[in-house]
Amino acid sequence: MLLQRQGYEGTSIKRISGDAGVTQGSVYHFFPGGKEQLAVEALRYGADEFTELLRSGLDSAEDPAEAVAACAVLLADTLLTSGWTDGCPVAATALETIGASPDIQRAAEQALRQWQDLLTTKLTTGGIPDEAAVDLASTILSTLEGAELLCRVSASDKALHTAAQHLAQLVRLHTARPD
Amino acid sequence: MLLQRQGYEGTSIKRISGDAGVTQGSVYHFFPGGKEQLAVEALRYGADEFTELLRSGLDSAEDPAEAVAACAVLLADTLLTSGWTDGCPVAATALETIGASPDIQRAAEQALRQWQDLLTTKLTTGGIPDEAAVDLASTILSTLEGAELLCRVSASDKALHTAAQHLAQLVRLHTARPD
DNA sequence: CGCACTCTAGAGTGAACGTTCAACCGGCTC
DNA sequence: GAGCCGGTTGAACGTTCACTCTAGAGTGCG
Repeated sequence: MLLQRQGYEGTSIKRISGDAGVTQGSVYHFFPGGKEQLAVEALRYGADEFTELLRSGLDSAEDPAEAVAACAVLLADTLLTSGWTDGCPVAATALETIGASPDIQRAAEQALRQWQDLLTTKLTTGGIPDEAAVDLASTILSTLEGAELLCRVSASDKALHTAAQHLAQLVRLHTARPD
Repeated sequence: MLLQRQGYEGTSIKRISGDAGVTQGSVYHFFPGGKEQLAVEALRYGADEFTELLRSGLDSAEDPAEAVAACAVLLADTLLTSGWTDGCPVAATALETIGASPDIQRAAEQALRQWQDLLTTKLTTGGIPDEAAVDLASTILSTLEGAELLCRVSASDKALHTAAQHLAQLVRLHTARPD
């Protein structure tokens, strides 16, 4: 998926079609809404893919703290092995289309909520009260997204591994004594 | 600064020059390196500006935990009052030029390190051991960047306020009993 | 075979892109 | 006044953009 690597504006239809092995005409046949519709559907697809990555991370441990840390490590590995290209499929496209394309922004918002909900349920089943779990899931997602940015910019997986430890500490803090 | 709002690819030289009240020719007189050089210098300028924002947040409290939370709240306020446009001046441009422009990536990396160093010194003067402070600063920066993304996409300052509380908890955890 | 339909092909559209350039301006020194 | 020079101007260049359009290949049905 080119959009997560180069963003929306930096990715041309010609390049997408060439990469997919089809002509531009075919692209417009399947996406009559043009580039914007293509981006929305690509975002949705990428969101589901990233959901699976998160799910496999969360399922790797019973303890929520360990599970969250596993997610961060899994993301770090995915980034590293892909040469710092395959990360969050939403961030780049979302950041540059905010305020310009409501459809894309809405798709990005749904993707983020989807991931937050996934984290929230893991936390609640781990014994964290509902409200605290929702907030915690928000911060976990924030940290993962931000740490990915740091990793990609510096071409190092350090930020994500550090984040993994700190997130585990934070979650453990809320499982021990919820406030 | 348009680059932080629309990213690198989405911002044209014509728009930049028009916004600055000069012609395109003048832009190329001052930035003979073209758009790439302009982006690099804009990133540097924006980085210093964001450093000042962080500094004012950090200076607002003696306690590192409170200071970090203040940064998040300050960022939230800045975003809100600017209509979700004026946030991190690096994220959008960095994300889409990774792997495409080494100069821009290097400038982005320096900006992030600049901010991390600022956070680190605040933490160490607050009594946190050097190594732990560096790691903690990394995660704090990650969380701030990610929470900003969430806020901008959802047009709500919730994620940053939530992050403020959690970051304060995390910092307090390390001031109380460093491991 | 003809017909209807889905999908592909790729040239063509006007607009916008980053960039270049010859001409020009106002203020400076001789 | 003559010559120069940092800075400005706006048109022009070639390229690429998102998108459209017409022609036709492939398939299933009668």
